[in-house]
Amino acid sequence: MPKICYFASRRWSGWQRCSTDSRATSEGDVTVLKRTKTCSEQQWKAAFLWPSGEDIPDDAHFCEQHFAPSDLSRFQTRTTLRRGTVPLDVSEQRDISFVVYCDLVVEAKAAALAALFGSEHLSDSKIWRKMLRRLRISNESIFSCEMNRLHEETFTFVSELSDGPVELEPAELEPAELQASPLIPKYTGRTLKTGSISPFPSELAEEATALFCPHELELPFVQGNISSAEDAQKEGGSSPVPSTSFSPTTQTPSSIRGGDIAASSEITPSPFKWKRRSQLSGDDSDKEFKSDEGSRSTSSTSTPEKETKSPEYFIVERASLLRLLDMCITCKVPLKEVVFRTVGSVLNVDGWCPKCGPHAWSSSPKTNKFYDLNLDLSTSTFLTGMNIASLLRMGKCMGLALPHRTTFYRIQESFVYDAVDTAFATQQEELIEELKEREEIHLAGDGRYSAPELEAFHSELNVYLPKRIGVKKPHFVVKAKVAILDHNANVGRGVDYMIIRYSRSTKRYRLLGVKEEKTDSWRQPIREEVFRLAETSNEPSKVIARKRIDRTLPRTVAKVSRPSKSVLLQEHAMQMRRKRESTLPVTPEKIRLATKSSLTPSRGRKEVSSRKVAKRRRI
DNA sequence: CCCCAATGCTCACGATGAAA
DNA sequence: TTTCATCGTGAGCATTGGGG
Repeated sequence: MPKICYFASRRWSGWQRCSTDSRATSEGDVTVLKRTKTCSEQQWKAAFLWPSGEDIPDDAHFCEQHFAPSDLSRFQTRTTLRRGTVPLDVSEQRDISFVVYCDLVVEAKAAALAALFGSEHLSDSKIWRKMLRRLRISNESIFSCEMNRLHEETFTFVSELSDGPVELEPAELEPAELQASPLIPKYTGRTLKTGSISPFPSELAEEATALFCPHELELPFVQGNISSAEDAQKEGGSSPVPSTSFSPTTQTPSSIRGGDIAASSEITPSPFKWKRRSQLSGDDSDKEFKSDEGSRSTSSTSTPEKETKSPEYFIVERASLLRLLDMCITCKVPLKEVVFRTVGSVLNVDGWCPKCGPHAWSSSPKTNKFYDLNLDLSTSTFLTGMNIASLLRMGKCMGLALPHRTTFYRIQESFVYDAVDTAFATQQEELIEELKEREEIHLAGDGRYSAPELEAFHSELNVYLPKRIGVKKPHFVVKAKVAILDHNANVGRGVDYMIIRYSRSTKRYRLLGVKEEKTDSWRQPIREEVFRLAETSNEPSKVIARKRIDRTLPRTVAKVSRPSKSVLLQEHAMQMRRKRESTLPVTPEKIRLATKSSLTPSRGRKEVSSRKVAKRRRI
């Protein structure tokens, strides 16, 4: 049973050092770092209302930055989510980060709840009482279970808070909360140590299980990969299969396309198996870097798979390609009636061979009605966090044929999201299994453990989920999952080589370690899964993924009914006509006055005008 | 020839930051 | 506060191609 250290504080730069100093109060198996501020209620509420499989509500307004109430009202009207508007609760163990709100283990939640209950400075908080009440109503079973583990004094305290005199206006509570009967659970806790934080019983902790991710319920059952993964687990025991057991680079979509899925799954029993870099390196981890500065180490970064990997696609100039396609591929006879057609990124050539007859050639084969090129492009852009609009701009600039952006989104929604979900679920299961075997777990429930790894994770999020981009809720979750997959697959990399850097703060030269190159292995199984899903798909992509979303603006935003476009066009035309007439000099008197004013302008007006021009030029 | 699905294309909407 | 540029997304229609 691992010892759990729970970091109950929000962002504070000293927490990393505080893990061992006097700020940490140890109570049995649980170590709690006292919070310094009382502004984490919203995050806690978010973390505990949603971990049990409930979907994130549309009006989610919990955020990292603790927005003011005026901001919250703005968030409630949003239909798309951005970074910071939903809690990405990250629990960390210095080298592991994963989403907590869907996969928090029970013992971790127990520790967090105990820490919450013991927050003395929240006793007078109105919001805290409201939160406790809502938490109790929404998660009665968890609430009662945790209550019974509390010290009697704390038990009474929490009971009064959540049940006692509710100092809330009825308008602040949901109807269900108003109807909830004031229930003070019977104290059945055993004798516990004094103090506000109570350790949870070890016999209960042994039954700790991971909560289900809400998205697992929606996951399509992947027969081939899941079953083969389970078989691999049975055969190999509890030890996870190293990622080197599958060969993502050798199994190309073409091999899957060959139809021998069963055979390919035998070769790669668990395509979603992953392993952190530090564990992959094994005994070689001691050889962190070469002593020669500037000389890049090839032992750690260059792998056999990298050497044998050859590109699958090439960019060919139009004229060079057309010269090749003028003749029949088999008999080398010039074709007749050659027609070149481009469909998105694919070039199709139809013609007539005097010897062979009808001739057809395509630059990309198909996987069950989908062009492989489109599938690969859509998958790769999503898994690398690439902006589709930027890619299309690049294609337009250099004349590169690319599929329409709608095609990108449709393929991503139809197949890539499901593949990412599967890979994410597999990785989370392995992570939790690994956590259970550890002696000590450090949890930072709301992602406030200010470790360098967390900063790295936020950096990953910025790649896959820029704050400027707003996406719908399910898309937000999938993008975050990609960031987590990437982070977990690359965290714990060793130092490849050292470079010399000058520090302005210390005014000294120092050595700076450059980490090993990031691995791409986690993307390949997802890519293969996309092709597999496309091959087994029987429904049109629109039916699979597209969900009708109510686009009517809420009354809080649009307080008037929407006029027709023709009405707005009439108003616009009338407004323009009025503007034109007002600026038109119609009488000679007006022309004379205008000429006079232009000849003798006031000094002030001239200066203002020139300043404006100068400002525009500067910009 | 008809049907179905993928794809292309257009329009519209929601949302943001930055600038006016 | 409004406007503009930009991005992501949804819906609808037209086109194209394959299969029955």
